[in-house]
Amino acid sequence: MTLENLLKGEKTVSIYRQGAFVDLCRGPHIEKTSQIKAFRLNKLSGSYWLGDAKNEPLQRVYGLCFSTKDELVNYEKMIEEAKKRDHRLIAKQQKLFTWREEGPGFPFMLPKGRTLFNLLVEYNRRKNAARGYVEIATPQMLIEDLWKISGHADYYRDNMYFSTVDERLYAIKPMNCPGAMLLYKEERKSYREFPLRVAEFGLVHRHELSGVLHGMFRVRAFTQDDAHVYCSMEGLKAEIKDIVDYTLEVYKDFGFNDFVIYVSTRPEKAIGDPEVWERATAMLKESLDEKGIAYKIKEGEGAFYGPKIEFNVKDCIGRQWQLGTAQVDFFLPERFGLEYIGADGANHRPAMVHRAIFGSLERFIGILIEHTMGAFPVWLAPLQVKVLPITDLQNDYAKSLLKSLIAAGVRAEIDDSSERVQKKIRNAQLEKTPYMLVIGAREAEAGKAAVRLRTGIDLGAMTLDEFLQGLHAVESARSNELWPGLQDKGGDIPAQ
RNA sequence: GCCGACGUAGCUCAGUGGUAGAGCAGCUGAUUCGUAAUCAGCAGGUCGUGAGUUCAAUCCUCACCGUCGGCUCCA
Repeated sequence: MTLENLLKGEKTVSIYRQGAFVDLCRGPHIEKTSQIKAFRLNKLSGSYWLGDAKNEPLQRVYGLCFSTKDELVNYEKMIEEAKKRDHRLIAKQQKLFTWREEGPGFPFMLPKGRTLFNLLVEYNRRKNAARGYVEIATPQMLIEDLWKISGHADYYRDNMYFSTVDERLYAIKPMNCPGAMLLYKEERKSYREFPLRVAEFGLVHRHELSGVLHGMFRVRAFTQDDAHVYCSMEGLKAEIKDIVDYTLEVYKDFGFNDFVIYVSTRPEKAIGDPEVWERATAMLKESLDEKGIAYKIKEGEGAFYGPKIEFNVKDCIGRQWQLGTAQVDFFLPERFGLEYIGADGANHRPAMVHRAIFGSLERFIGILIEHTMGAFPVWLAPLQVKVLPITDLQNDYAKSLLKSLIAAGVRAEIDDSSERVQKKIRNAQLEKTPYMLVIGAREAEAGKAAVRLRTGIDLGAMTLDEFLQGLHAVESARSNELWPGLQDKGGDIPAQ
């Protein structure tokens, strides 16, 4: 690659100069290096001439610079803060999930992590049902031909897992849609059934490049809170609006109140008629416009089969995470020959929207961990209560209390080791257990429990009923508070 | 996949060309204690895997696997 063919077809070339340094660059550059008051070289990576792996490798050195030293210090503090929230470390401390060499990129869910996962599914199922969704499940692997029809085998072959059984080639599903298409065709559909909202908690496998794996944020197997919504062209916009409402409602339940929304348009590698793309993209924009929701455009970032709305949230330290998407798809219905009978008695092609709100449940769990620093709100805490007898004279009473808690649907454990309460509290605290029920002779005698919150607040002795009332109140409100009337953001745990 | 670093007990880490150690966790015993670590003892590792160099490799070399930080990618 030479400068000559690099510049082929370019009409304008920009050159920047800093003292003796002259750079051919798209820019912009700062005027003079004296404007930089603080800098740090912080990253090193391999790169390629023009970003193409076929070209010669280069070393790239990254630096940060700021106009004041304070800004640099603040930035570095933020990085430190982010490190303390690393979901991989917190998951290890709280025994949520783990990784093994035997399955690189495949999460192993431990009991507490699976509890959290199940709570998300439970939450989602209830919401789906209330919004008129039905739920299906499609097979984990389907014959390769199906993936040729859907286009996935052409576009993502290198990222798919295959298996040959009985001399037939099967692909492990990287997406749920083709299976869903088959189920749509199971029976003839009528316009009277529309909008048809079909959800699936689909476990998909995608062979991601080894270098991109990163905790729960980038895995090779994950569960989508997927859904396919089928409707008429006329009904499409209403469905998109419904999905937007639904999505934002969910994020608020999890304490994400700051959203950034993007509309991603047609990529270079796409199937279908550009005109259809244009219409679908316009429809997405109109839906957001009509709801008065601000959005930005990501040019060429859509999926190969359709444009999408991407929902990003900001966490409590300002980082942005992409969660859900809503994607219009006119192509799969066509490729699979989906039809419905309209009011006119004729066959029509339905419009379809793919949507996911959490996106990947595994990834969402990772984001939740970093957002809350592992101090989950009561309704999501895999362990809500730790019962702590002070001496083993209280063990029997403490165990009966534990039994009552569990019977009342509370996620509770007991620490009846022969350690001192200080140690038991410390351990429960490090696991960020919302409630510690300290049981001494006084409580056992009075049939009560001394309630300590993980924030260090001691609520004093109360009866089981009083405790359950408070717990259930904050739980059912999906509150960030630990106790009714107490201001507690859940994240302000004293440093260990 | 690419660039770079790393891989020692369940976890966090120390250490050496002559086959390894601590703290925590675990187990046993003692202690029975009031809101962030009680004491003692025991047990625990073919030093990621394979090959090479060497009288001798956990240590040096190479390959592979995995992890971490970036790049690229993320239907």
